[in-house]
Amino acid sequence: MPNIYDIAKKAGVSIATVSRVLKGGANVKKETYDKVMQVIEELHYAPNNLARKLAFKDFSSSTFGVIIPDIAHIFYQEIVRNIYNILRKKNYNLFLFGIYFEETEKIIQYLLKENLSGLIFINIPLSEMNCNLLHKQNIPFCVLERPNPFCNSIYVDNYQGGALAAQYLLSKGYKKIAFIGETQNTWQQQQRLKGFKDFLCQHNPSVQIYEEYIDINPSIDYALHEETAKKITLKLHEQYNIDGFFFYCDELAYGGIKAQSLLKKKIGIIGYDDLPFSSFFNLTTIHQPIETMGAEAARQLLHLLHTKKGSHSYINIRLSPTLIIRNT
Amino acid sequence: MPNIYDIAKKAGVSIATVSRVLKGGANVKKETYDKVMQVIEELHYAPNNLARKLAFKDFSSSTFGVIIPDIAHIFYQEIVRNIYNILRKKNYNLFLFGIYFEETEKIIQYLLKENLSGLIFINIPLSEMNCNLLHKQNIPFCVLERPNPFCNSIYVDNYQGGALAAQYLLSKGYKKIAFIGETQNTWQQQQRLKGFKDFLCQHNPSVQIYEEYIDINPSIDYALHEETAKKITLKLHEQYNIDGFFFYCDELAYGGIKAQSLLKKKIGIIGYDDLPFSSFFNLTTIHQPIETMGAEAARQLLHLLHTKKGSHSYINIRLSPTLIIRNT
DNA sequence: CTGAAAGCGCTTACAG
DNA sequence: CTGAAAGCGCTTACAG
Repeated sequence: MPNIYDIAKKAGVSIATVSRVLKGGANVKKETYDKVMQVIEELHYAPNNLARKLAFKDFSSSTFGVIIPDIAHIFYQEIVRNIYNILRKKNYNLFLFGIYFEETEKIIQYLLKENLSGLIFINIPLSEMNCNLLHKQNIPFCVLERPNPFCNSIYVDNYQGGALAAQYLLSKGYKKIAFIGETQNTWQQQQRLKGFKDFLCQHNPSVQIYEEYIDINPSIDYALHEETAKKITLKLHEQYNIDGFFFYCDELAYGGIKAQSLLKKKIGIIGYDDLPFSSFFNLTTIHQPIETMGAEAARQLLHLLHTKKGSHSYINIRLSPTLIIRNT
Repeated sequence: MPNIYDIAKKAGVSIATVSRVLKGGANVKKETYDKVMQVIEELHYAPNNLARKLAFKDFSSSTFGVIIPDIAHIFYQEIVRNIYNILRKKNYNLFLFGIYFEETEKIIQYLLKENLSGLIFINIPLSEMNCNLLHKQNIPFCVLERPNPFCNSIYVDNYQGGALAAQYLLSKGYKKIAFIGETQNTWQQQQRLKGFKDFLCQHNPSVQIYEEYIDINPSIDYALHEETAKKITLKLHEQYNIDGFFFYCDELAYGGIKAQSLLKKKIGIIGYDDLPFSSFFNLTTIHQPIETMGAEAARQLLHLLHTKKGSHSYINIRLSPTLIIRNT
């Protein structure tokens, strides 16, 4: 790769002149300009942005890193979409990173070298050590979708969401209730289930709660998981006469809807997340205010970016989910 | 923001020593190390990555920009996902950019300053001028989802896809056929419709083709568009006895499926794109090989990145869509 | 174990 | 209109 000296030499001018040409050619004689331009084209020269920024004293990248566990997950995509819309409005960019099975600390070390303006971790448990790593670098960051005592975080109360689901099923008069979740028992799921059970037991101590778990393989087609959810729904309904179903997430609930279409009796189905397609399915579900979450995250980071104060008290914002009643 | 000189001065050492401490502290006396570290913490110092990279002579960003028209579009999200999976395997990162209504040339100018390793444009028409802008900067790039004579491109043949849809509907014996598209008549849609009509006319000259167009507002819930598609399907079926429907994309076809559920007679429904949910819906559709497209795009750019040769002949790769027969 | 100096590739007063 | 020089913030031989 040629640099500005190569161009200057070949064009028989100083690097200052090359720089001027690069800037558009103000205060450069036409002939000189043309000559330099010609050499630039010949050598396929493109100025080095790193050096340029350094000289400009413009160190900002204007891009935020958004780190998600899994890039294929629809709900994460929805959150990212919300964040992106806000970032763009403020003229910031998006660097998207999916962690998968990589070690969080390694990823952080890696991201720290990417010269990003800030980091938004979605549903990623950051240890105190990892947070300190970030605090030390003085980079604005926050965690979404789960509370974290060692940094700013914004999350939607899963316990409350579970309770909301229970309340709905009870209000509709369903007697035999099931929870259908995933075998990888995430923190979110535990919270939702706990809120669900607590509410049920409190308001109807005699209620029986069935639990079933589906093994989710992210590399596999949705259809398969939904098919499994459908079968489990049918089985539970036929074997135990269960009529109220709370699904850990909307994708699974779609399976419930399919089961319903095969049944004569109306069963209660409630999902979680309110995915874009759920309104089309007329699925009753728990909505997470991800627009608010995205907006608040962006607002926080932008604020931190401009104040650059290292604070030792962190804000944990708890948001409330809402019940969206539709046709199930 | 303090720099390395501030630290050196306050710690009473040279910047070389500070640099060594930053690197981990090899060949530094323990006391010196501790002293420097203390100052670093006190001043919340974080080294400047731009300068560091410059000094390292490490100019690569290892991140590719992926530019899409609209970040909310599910099909684009699917393509991005495929590209991402490949990039990560090769240890490259993703910078995601949604153009929306901004001017392409402006965006290119802007992206050029972001020090990216390469650019992948998805379904974005790049003028010769825009391509030259990129070629001049010697940055590897390609266009996906539409052919482009001025740069490398990879696309799936929409004309062929339309023909495939026609063939399917005809093979199933449907007589009265409709195409349901979007009012913004994109290049893709024109191609699909043309392939569709040409095949129909050729193989069954007497066939009548109805066309209906739905006004899509991207800021609005899917459900609304699907609802509209449902109503149109019902209307066409009832008024004109239409029994074979080709939808411009799967989202619209979902509306057709809903219509089917209200009808006694079986109608033919075929979509386009094979979205993740389509297998769950049992939707017959046209699949675009986006895995291949993503892989090929990544392969091309990585190759260009390593050879860095300015070539003047470009490759346009045409991929074939495939018919996925399910239950509609 | 430590520091002075050169260098990474660029920009921008300053002087002419 | 043009060039020599200083500077952006860092790293790394080199010498001691």
